[in-house]
Amino acid sequence: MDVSHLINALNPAQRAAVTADKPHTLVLAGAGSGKTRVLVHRIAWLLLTGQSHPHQILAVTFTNKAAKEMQARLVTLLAQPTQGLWVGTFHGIAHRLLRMHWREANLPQNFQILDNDDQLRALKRVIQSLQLDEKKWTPKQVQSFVNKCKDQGSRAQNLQPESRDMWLRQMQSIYHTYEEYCQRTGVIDFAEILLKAYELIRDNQELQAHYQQRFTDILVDEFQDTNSIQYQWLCLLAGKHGRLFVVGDDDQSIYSWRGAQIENLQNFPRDFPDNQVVKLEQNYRSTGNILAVANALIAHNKTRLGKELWTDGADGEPVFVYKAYDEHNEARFVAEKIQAWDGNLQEVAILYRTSAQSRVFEDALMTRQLPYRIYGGLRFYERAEVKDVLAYLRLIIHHHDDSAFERIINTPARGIGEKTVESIRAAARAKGLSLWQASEYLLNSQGFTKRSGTAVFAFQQLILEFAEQFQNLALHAQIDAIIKNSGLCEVYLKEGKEESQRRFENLDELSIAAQEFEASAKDGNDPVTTFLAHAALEAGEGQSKSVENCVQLMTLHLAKGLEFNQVFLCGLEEGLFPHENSLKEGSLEEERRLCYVGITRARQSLYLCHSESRYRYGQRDFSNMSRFIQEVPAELLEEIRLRSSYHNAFGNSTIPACTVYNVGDEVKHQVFGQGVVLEYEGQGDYMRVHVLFSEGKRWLIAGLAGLERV
DNA sequence: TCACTGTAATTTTTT
DNA sequence: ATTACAGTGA
Repeated sequence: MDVSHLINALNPAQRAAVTADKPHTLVLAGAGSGKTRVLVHRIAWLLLTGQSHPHQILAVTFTNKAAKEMQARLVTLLAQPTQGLWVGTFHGIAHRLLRMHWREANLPQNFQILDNDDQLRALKRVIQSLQLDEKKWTPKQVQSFVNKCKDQGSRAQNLQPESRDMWLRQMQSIYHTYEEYCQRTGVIDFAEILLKAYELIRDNQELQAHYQQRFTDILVDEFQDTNSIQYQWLCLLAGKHGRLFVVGDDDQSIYSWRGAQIENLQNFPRDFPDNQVVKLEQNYRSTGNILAVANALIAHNKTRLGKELWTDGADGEPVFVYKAYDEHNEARFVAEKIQAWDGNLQEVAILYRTSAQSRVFEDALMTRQLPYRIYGGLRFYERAEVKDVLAYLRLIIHHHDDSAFERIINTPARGIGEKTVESIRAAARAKGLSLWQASEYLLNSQGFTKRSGTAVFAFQQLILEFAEQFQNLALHAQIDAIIKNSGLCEVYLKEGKEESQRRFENLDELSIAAQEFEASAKDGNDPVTTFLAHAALEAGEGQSKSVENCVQLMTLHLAKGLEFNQVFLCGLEEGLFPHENSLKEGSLEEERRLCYVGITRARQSLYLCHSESRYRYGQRDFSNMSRFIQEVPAELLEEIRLRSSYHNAFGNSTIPACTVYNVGDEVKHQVFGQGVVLEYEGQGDYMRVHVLFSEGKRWLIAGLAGLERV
């Protein structure tokens, strides 16, 4: 078949990647170099040249968004639906395998997924059941331990602590008890999805042979983000004869803190001998000036495979650096630039290192009536009220789901206090029962006080009635019934707070989401289970209604994969970015990559902002310009200077700058009164002066804060 | 069960 | 400064 139309649209490097004929291909795809395009064209090429059938191809991504985009672009390119072709996230594909082969994976058919929050609660219970001190064995710490183990493929029984290593031995025992808890109550957490799917293929020879034979081509996006278990799972699925086509960028690896191993990419050529490496360095996104800055910065990293972006396009406007004197000034500068921006607001992004920085930008944009949207925060299916309703659904279909039981036994409050719940837990522990069974047992053996017995009985009746009533009810009708009859809705209506109103609306939205889910549901799987899995694996968007055409605010991590015409990279200060914690942990190179990611988001216009001071932890903090700005040759940057006099925080008086203050100088401040200079830093416009006033010491910025020499 | 109080921590986040 | 959370007392 003639595939020239497919190939001709590509540049030489892209073409080499798409038509690579070695069994294993590594595509080093720089930012904005057409990585998704290459993946999609590769699949199309495999199909159109007859090398593969759709059902022989597996394409894996990290996020649902990336998976959806790939799927959509594939359909467009092929001009037909892609039946039998598997495109999905690691978790999505692994979950699919586990649902198909639940028996072989030793899972109950209706197993449920624990999200991070559920997992944390479960671990907390486990720690308590082992009678451990929660201060010493904090659930958070245990959670990260367990997930790290699972990411590396270790079960509790595989750990081999030295006999003296009490810490590890204790962790092992918690991990082990948690494994039993999950097994007993039929739930799996996110890391477990991957681990179980890996073990399934590893230990079941029949399935292994089947899938190795089936998937002749495996394609992986964002390969630099794979962790150990994902890597092993890929190797296993590919087997001896499967072709691996992986795309990634070592310079954009920013998730090592959640287990990503950049080494997987760096070692690929060594691990898969018969391979081909293709570099995509031509950038179709940014101006020459922006790329020059990006290249100069990332060149400071030692451990990289090496790559330099270039463009056919124009140099564009210079990359600007703005020095603010505090975070409000930084925000004001950004907001004013955005006001003057001639274009769509959704093409403008404000990027920062920590979410706490967003507040000030919000204020500045709001006062100027510029619409904005902040990304991040709680997503729809993670909201407490939504999870409460889902927990009802879970408990109704599977009474032994202790996580769900704990969550709703007293939600809404029905007079079952901590003491009663603890007695149920104790009975469950003693008899090896689920909380549901333990409640029944205590009811039968008069184990409750009269009052709590009545309450627990009523709760069980409620769940049983739901179960009865739901036999032939559609999913959304079940959800409506839970909202109405569980008492959840009344509580919110009664409270009458603004918060409760929002929660109430979210429950309404849940019902609508369920209806939509049913309408688009495929195959004959149980809709309730499928919906619950959907809720866990695709937590949805943060905000229900997206405002049209608004400025985009997000952390640098969230910005990966996106692009904007105008980008403000803010808070470029030592200690904030690079973050002080990363300096301690020795992950400076990853911080630099994060900065590189931020820079390469910009198409036309890029501002690097930093502030001389900002409030951090309730204190005004002074810090130096980030080394990331200093690492870029000055000739690539253009500094935007403040006028030498301007309005200050205390009014509209114009203050002369460039006064020099010395230790011991008597000074006067328009608010704090008379004082003496204790020490100072810097010179000229931005001199920081530490002054002793009668009411205490204060750091001020000379010339800006209403300070005068007496 | 709720309200108050003291203490400690406070990067990044998908599935 | 802000917040979250455990502990205490009514």
